[in-house]
Amino acid sequence: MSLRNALLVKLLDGEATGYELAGRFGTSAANYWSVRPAQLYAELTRMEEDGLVAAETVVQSKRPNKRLFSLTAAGIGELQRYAREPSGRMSVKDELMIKVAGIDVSDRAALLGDIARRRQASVDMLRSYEATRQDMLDGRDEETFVQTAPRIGPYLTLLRGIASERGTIAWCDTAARIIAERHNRADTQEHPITA
Amino acid sequence: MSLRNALLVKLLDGEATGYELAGRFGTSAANYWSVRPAQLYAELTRMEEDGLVAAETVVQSKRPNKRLFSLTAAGIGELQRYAREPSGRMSVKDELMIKVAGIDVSDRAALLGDIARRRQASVDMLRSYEATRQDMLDGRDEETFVQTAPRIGPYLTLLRGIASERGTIAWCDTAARIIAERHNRADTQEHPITA
DNA sequence: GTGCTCATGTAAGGTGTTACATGATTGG
DNA sequence: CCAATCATGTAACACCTTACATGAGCAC
Repeated sequence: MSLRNALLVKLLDGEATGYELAGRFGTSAANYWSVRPAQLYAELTRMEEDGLVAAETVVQSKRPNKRLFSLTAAGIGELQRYAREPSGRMSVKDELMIKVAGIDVSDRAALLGDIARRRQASVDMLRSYEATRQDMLDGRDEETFVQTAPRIGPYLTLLRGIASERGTIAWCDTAARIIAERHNRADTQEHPITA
Repeated sequence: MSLRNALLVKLLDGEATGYELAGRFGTSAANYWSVRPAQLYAELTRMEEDGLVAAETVVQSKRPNKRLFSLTAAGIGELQRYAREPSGRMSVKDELMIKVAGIDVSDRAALLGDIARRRQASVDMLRSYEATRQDMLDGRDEETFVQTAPRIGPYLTLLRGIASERGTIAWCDTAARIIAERHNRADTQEHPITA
């Protein structure tokens, strides 16, 4: 039931519609959890039934009506209970790595393109994370922020995201370099595995 | 159908039983894919039906019989076809980050314990990855290895794993430091959010 | 004699994805 | 005029996890 708790945490940032929550996952939680809207609306309905969130329907004239969700005391209680359980391991699923692991039997050029796209996605994400960080710090240095801000949780996960995107960019560069190094040599000397 | 392809890639390392494949995922692919044995046996059976792998039953007297799986030409073809498709984004799911994002309403000490455990797990994994790297290099420097080894795919994904564990360890240290910094200050000045 | 490794699987349930369905407003 | 944004949901399917089931050998 991690999705539940991920939603509860996102609601600490303030009440939101399902649509807005989906957006919050896309921008600031993408480095540790992901959801599709379809799953999210279903889960929010169940959470309301269980009393973890309160939903208020806001009637709108120019747009479809929306449901604004907010945390209940029971919701915060559930989050606290969850936080006391030991965490499972991080789970990563990355198609690109499957393909790279098999590069010696596959199309090198296609994979280099894939790696370049991944790199660009990380550059964009990093830029966005760093802008968010500046917004949070709001001119203060980190020490001051850490000691005075109302919350540090989102800052800590943001640091994780920043480090992770930097790591991805560095890996993409290294991988592209190594693939090129081997390819140059391979013009004169062939490698056995070609299927 | 990424699991399929992850299994095909693992079979590039040589024929194996389902049990051995589960082990290969645990040790060297944990940083980009994960499987449970139950899922794996089911998928291997389907892959055999689809002709992507060949299964040979090995009768054993002292242990239950085993099924040794190996790649077929169709299996390698599928891997090559898959590698030409553009990759989806990496998906990460990390319970610890959900809890850390909510640290300002939760039990700080419990989370620090969780972070310490995560750090230790990464230290252990890093040690194991670095041993694997030395085995692969086998005394050669990286440049020589890259230009002469029969395969570089597993080396590239291993580098990713090493970078990722180092990143995790560094983040755990930073997070613990920041939490402590805030806590020391919090003895004299309280923060509003305690739910 | 306790627990780990090898070795395979089934059944049930939970989680996550894709496709479908609707439709006005806003910005370029 | 086309695309994106706001806003919600259902149905069907695919995928993954957990619990259960079995059982011998080997190391401490």
